[in-house]
Amino acid sequence: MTNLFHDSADMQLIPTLAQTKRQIERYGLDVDAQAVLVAARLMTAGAKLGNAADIHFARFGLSTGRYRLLADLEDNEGEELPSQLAENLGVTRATVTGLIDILERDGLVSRRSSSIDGRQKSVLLTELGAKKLRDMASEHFARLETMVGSLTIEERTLFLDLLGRVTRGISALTDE
Amino acid sequence: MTNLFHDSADMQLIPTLAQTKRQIERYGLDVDAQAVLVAARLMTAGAKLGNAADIHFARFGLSTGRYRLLADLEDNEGEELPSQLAENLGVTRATVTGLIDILERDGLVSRRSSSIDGRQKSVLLTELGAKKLRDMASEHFARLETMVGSLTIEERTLFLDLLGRVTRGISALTDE
DNA sequence: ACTATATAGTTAGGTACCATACTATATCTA
DNA sequence: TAGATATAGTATGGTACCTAACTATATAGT
Repeated sequence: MTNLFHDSADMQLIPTLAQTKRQIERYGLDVDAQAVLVAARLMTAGAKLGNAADIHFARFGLSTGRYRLLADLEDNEGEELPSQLAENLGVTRATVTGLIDILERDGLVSRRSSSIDGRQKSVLLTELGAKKLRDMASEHFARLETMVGSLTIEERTLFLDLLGRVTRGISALTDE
Repeated sequence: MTNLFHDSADMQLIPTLAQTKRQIERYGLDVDAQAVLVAARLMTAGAKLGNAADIHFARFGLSTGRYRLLADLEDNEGEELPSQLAENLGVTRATVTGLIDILERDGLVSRRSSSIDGRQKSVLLTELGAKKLRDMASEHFARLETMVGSLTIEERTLFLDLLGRVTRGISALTDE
């Protein structure tokens, strides 16, 4: 069964403002319901977007993580160390190992041991990998632009500012 | 190893504007780099928030999905059908089954077969489950509010509007 | 009433990512 | 230069969620 609900226009309504207000009032807390909604809906939106992105990238035989790795490689002259990739992508080295395993199996990247430092194994973008990026670029970016199409140029800048500030606040969840 | 990078203030900078511009120019595409950034950073932010939320909920022996299920149950007089829960949470029934399995094992919910429709098995919030929600409410909401604290009241409303519009556009990734 | 179809929930198997722990190599310290 | 420590990459095992297929029950068509 496919979860068609994800694609519906009502997705943004999870959770609802009324629901959030009831929850806050139930315990008599002094909290701004809009603030809670921002947190909750950003979580929902992020999850749904992550999901949709994986469906999108699956068209090209990739996942979100594998695409991002290829793109970062392309942005660094086609060669990087796994540890650099991990830092650039904001994931762990262990995750990068897994991504490379599949990309190498599919012939999109290759590994090469360093002659300078025996611990290092740099990752190279193959011609096939570069071709994959070239072939998908047009459709990929067109879809992203369509997705954000309902925002004006000014609203996009504004959204990035607000998103950045909320993002910096995420540590409030994990602190202490 | 813990991926401390996730907690850093630079998290929002993945990917960078310069990176995105290079990528678009490489293929000579006519796309707004800000639009691409909105998509890419929302994905990053959502993933990181989801991660942080799981760390947050783990303090209380819950995951994000299990908390949302309990909260939805509480908002529906403590009793719901798995299919209703799936719709309310925006996940599949299969996922709900898995969430209930663990919540039932931990004594926070229980299952009860319907006498009206033999296929249905409603889910009930137990007293222990209700207590869990009561006990965590204060800290939970306080953290959420702190997270969004850098946005003014007006900005929160604005952000929700913009986020909602981008969210509705997500189908552009999966269409056709 | 009997067959076909739809629905509720579960099971099975897959992907993505994480944290932890391990191996091999390099570097610092004394 | 020997031993301690740090670093690079990988293996292992776990969570969350998904899709697809399955079982049991209910409903509709003839």
